Amino acid sequence: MTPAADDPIRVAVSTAIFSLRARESGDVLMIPLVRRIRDPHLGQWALPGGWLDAAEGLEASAGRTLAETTGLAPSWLEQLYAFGAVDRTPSSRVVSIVYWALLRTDLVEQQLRAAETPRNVQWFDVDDLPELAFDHNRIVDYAVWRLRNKVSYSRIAAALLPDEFTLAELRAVYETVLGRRLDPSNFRRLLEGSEALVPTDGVRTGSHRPARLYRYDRDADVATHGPLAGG
Amino acid sequence: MTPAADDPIRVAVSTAIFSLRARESGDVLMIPLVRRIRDPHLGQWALPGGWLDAAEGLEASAGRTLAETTGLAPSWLEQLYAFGAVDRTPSSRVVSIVYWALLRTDLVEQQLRAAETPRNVQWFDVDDLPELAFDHNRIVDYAVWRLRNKVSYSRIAAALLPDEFTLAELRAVYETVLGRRLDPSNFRRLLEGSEALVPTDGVRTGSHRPARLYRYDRDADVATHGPLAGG
DNA sequence: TCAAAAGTGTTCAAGCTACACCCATGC
DNA sequence: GCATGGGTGTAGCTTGAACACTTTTGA
Repeated sequence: MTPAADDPIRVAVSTAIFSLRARESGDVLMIPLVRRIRDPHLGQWALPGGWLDAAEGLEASAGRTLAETTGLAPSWLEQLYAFGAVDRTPSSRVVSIVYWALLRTDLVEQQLRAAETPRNVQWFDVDDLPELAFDHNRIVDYAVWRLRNKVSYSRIAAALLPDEFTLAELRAVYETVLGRRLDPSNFRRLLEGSEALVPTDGVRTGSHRPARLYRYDRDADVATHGPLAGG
Repeated sequence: MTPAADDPIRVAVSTAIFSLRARESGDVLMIPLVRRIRDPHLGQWALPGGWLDAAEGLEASAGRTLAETTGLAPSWLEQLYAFGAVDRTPSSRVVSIVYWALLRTDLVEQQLRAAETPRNVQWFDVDDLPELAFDHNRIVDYAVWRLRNKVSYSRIAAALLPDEFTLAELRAVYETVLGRRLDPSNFRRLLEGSEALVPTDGVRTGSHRPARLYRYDRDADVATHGPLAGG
């Protein structure tokens, strides 16, 4: 963190990665944070991230640093914002390119087991965060806002589920992310009119009437980014 | 542009600044570009910008580099995206934090005169751009997309006009930016229901019936950025 | 057969679009 | 007065919220 005189600005890449995790109160929108093991803000929780490598792209860097610090691999990754206020880090100028990401619920536990999660990673309810290092509270707030926003006008929510899902499962994701109940019938009609949502042959059999499984047509674009594709 | 070995990543800040300028065919959405005076891409047109200074914020840097290269001061400024692909610049790693901006139509000529515009600045129709340096064509495309997008859901368009304007003037801005005609009556009703738009005492007297002047309440937020205020 | 979730139909209100029409001013 | 842009009224369509209702399964 001590800058060389001829290297005054450093570029970091961090990622706010969301997933849904089961709690007593039902599914909760959560985010993994990493405990800082050096100054500044030693011991505080911070977004996973690291320094940008000169030979890697921004998105690749987000994926790498996320994997190195948490062992997680996102099912959706998108740039959030570049934070570069002069005073956001003490005694060193850091510009942080921040990404936000989604991780399929069915892969969370699996990846956590596989990577035997570092002891200094912990998941937090996004609505109940501690005081984070640097300006990371503000960053997470913004990421949550963007997620909630995008869920309401795109089909990004499906990135939190496996390829095939029932409408009730998808609706549960919407409800958890948006924090409000949705009418099942209206939800169904809204999505069924979306072309890209295609019914499969399978059904999810459970405690009651089986529910049809759906998947999204991969070709139709998930959530347009305008004329942008990669970073 | 030749990097020192111990300074592998450099941070640049560029700005795509839009204004409306009168042409034979009516007002046109235009953008100023700067002719490069050094390699790489010597002689090609590029977005105004420069290197981030270690002691200035990102937004401040956008304003400064814009002023230094073009003599213009934006009436609206907002971050667009961070571009950082490894191959976007030859033999040097540059991460560009790109801003997009609006300049009030009544200030364009005024600022151009005051600053006696550098000879290597030229305005281009955004729908008729030459081949630009680096990945700047892609960047401008994205900026135009964001502008058009934001115009349709926010009141950002007013940033292209003076504080007071008639509804017809504002509608003309919308029509130029969006590239399609809007119904005057519906446009009026849509905006009059917006609370933040307040009629003034003045009228614009011209060739026919005088039109009421309006202004936007500065307190009501122009175009919400979520929980974000500055960079 | 009953509870519960899947899935369908219907109504109502709000918002948007299209367009007919009146108003005020300069010439 | 009359052409022109300023400004109002209104009917029809679309969208979406609310909610009653039918269907299909497990127990």
